[in-house]
Amino acid sequence: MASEAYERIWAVVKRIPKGRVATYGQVAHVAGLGQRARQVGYALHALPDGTQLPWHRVINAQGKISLRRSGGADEQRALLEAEGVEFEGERIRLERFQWRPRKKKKRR
DNA sequence: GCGGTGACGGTCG
DNA sequence: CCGACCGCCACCG
Repeated sequence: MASEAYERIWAVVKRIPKGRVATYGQVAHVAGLGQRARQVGYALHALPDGTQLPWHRVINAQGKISLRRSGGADEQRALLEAEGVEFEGERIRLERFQWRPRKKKKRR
């Protein structure tokens, strides 16, 4: 059993649409954790392997993949590109692919 | 119970 | 644009 906060974070991550990404801080805010982006990182790190949770759609505010463990970042990038997310070098084009939960209408 | 650490973020230089 | 510092707070030894 995980803490309620963890389940909350996971619930938010599940809401991220395919082909979109969200930052840790954004997830933290939507989950009602305030600016505690680090806890989001912990929550995702605590995920079991083979989870159906789209953890790969969560990146840091710089648009980069923060995984410490080698191999994971490469894996995550591959998953994102498979969904149509474009990278700009090591960074994702946040201005185009960042998820916007019921905020202003996305002009496109 | 204390202290170091961290899948982060924002600010400063 | 990039690196360094500090702040936040849960997890672990």
